[in-house]
Amino acid sequence: MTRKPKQTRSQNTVETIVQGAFIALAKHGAEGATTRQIAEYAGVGVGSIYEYFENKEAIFSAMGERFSRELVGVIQGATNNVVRLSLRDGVYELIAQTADFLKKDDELYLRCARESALMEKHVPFGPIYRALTDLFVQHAIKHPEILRLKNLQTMTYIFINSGIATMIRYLNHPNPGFSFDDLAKGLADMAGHYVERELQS
Amino acid sequence: MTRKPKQTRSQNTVETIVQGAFIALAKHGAEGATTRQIAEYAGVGVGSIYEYFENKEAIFSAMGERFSRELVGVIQGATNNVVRLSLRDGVYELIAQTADFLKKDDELYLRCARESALMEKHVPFGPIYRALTDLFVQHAIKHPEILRLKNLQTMTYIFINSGIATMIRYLNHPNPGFSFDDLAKGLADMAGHYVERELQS
DNA sequence: CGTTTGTTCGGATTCAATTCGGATATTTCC
DNA sequence: GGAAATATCCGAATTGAATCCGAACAAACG
Repeated sequence: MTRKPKQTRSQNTVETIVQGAFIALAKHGAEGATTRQIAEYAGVGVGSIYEYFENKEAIFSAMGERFSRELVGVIQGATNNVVRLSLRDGVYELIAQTADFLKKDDELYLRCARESALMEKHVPFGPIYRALTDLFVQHAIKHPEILRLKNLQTMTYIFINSGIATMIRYLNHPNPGFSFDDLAKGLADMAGHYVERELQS
Repeated sequence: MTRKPKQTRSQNTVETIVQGAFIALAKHGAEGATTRQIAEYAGVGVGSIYEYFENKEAIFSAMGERFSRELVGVIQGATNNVVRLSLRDGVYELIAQTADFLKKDDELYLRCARESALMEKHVPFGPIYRALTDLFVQHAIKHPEILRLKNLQTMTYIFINSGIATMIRYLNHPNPGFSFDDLAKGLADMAGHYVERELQS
């Protein structure tokens, strides 16, 4: 049965296990991320894992939650800057910040994102989506003309999902035909142009 | 060791196993798609699977390849129509065709896509991407003004990847806030508006 | 027919996930 | 302090699904 960590010692163990799982996944892919591997990288006995995690899936969920939480932090941290910019420049800035986040810790997160199936399944998208929606609202307050857009919800969904997915895909399999910066500008233009064109009519 | 099927009997078995895997996945999700389940749905002994597939992953790869091959067929089949339409309407048409394809056979493919991210890992995207790029080129020949776009390569990359990723994501986690058709229209508008706005300047 | 080669099968084997029971550390409370 | 209670840690044993294997069955061929 999983117990709630009461002592700081065990709280530390929990974090250690999650970190070990990130490392195992980044280093050896989904196959290498066996419970024994995770335990080894965490410097912990196999059994200890099951003191705090219902099963292996639960570890991946914890990883996904940590990732989501940190990314939300990045988004919120970028808000004050982004809000002042045009939609286009705001999107560009946001992408740049996110790319930095994915590359930190020797690209730990980026490597894990390569196992897209796992991440897709366990990263809670809700909070990220909400943070971006908030950012969008904050931005709209400073740029009220955007509120005239129809299908705001659908288009927000499309922009957010397109942006994240395209970024991850490019970072995993860089296309030699153009740079990451080109991609970021392209995504920014796509959002910017869409809004400009829609507001014309 | 996997053998090459020599007799029609065994060639049939291979197809039967793949079909059984699709059914098992659609009916019981990733957990239910155990080798014994697959064998049962295929009406075949467990051991037979390993005559033709290196391992379970290989079955999923075969499924992904079949899916990819058929989708490429759909795209190529739609080319003559799509090429005559505006970019916006062409994108919409293409997405509609794809949605129909996913829903055929009592939504077999759609259920598989919904049930797990397993497919995503095994579907070879290269051929699909190439087919779509070809379609784009054919379209541009009929609508040469599109060739005035800068960053054509980057934007093609973004459109295709965004479209595929957003569709997959929606199908995996349908968003109750809007319908699939809304999404299709949104994606079509995004491409259409971008091009219109860019060609203005 | 008998031999040879292709095919099918399901019990035996393997290996990773999970459990368990006891060992070790920490806190509580006298 | 120190003994009892509680929390934590561990790794050998268990379990179950994936994979292997060798016997049985079918087709092809002389």
